[in-house]
Amino acid sequence: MPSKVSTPTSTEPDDQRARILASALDVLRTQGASALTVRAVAKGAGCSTTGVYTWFGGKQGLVEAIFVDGFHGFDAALVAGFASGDDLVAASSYRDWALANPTQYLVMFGGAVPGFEPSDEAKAVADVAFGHLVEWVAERRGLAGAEARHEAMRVWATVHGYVMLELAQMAEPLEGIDPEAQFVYGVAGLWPDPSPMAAR
Amino acid sequence: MPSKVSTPTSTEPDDQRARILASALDVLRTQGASALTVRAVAKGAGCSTTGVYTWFGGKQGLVEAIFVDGFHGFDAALVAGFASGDDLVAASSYRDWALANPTQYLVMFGGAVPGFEPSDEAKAVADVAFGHLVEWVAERRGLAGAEARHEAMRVWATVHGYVMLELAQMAEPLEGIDPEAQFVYGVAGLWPDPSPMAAR
DNA sequence: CGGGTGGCGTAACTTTGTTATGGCCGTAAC
DNA sequence: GTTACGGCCATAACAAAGTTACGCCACCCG
Repeated sequence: MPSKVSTPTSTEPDDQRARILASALDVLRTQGASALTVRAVAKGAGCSTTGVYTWFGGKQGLVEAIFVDGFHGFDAALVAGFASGDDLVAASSYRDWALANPTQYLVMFGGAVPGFEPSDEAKAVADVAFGHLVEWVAERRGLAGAEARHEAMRVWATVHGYVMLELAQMAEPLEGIDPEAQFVYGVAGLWPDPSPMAAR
Repeated sequence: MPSKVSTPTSTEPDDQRARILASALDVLRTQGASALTVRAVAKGAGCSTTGVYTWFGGKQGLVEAIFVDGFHGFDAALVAGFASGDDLVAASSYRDWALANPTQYLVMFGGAVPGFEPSDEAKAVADVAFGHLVEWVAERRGLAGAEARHEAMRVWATVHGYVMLELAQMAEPLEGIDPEAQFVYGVAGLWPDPSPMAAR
């Protein structure tokens, strides 16, 4: 009904789907999870609510797309951080991504959308990111097998814990100590050795 | 706007209020955050929806009461764990409480109710629990001041990270390694010394 | 005994997820 | 070239859920 009456012929078949997803991410970023309504997303994408059902099957499917999209970007940020060869830079890449996409991070990890449960397919995307972390920890510390996974889980849980507390605004009781300093302290404790690069 | 969490005059002022809160916790426990509706809570408490508005000012106030109630129970569990004098027991008290009250834990820490933001008063209740953790870490490790808070934050972030990942069902990619074993491994890493009780 | 106040049930309004209906347009079949 | 089909989408309605207006009723005060 608006101006876009022209070119219903889609030279780009994913045009509408991509617009809806972009609109959803925009709503999430600018107005928070509570404003993520099908109507608001559709309005931002220039279509009616039906479009969300055509391309995503409903709000659940839309949230799942947000989840998957988030893990792709998140994983890319992690891999880029790993490439730096510096433990603190890698951990900070994690934190920086989460702080730059806080609501999306909460959708991915915190259950910010009450009814949402990721499908096995979506969880597989998340596992890719964790797999990269395991690989990195294994190479970095010369570990393998169960020990590498244990250690990767420890790194993940610690970094995730700091980030979640910061996003929940629970990192503030420590007056005078900003969250970044807290984070750096905690990450440093993950690798007690001053220079843990002897591996490999 | 009148947002007055009222305490009307009555012979049993907390009767109705307590029933509503108990109903809300029951709904949360048995049906999850997505089923936490004013109507369902009111029905469980044997009153109409208006009761929730009379005693809590709306759903936000009800969630805030859940938040505060949760931190009271959570803090009590922590203090009991600290009293054991064993690091792992203390950490397990944390995890056990969270696993026994998963949805409430997510309301408290994960933003399971989209629009909810705890008031400063509610955050103060949360700070009490963190204060107890700081005291415990300070005494246990012989630390003080900023270092004690840094260390307490590290403990909290690590334990919280493991618990959140387990609640989000993200602790499963490590096939054959159950979440409890992962948790024990991570907590052991918090205290590198075999017996860190020389403090005091 | 009468008036007032406070708690609360009824019912409505509003928002939001979802779906039924129908129309438009491109493609394929003949 | 015409026709049927099917995918995409807007309109509009339905259902669930947060919120509020209204008014009743019980209890207290004078």
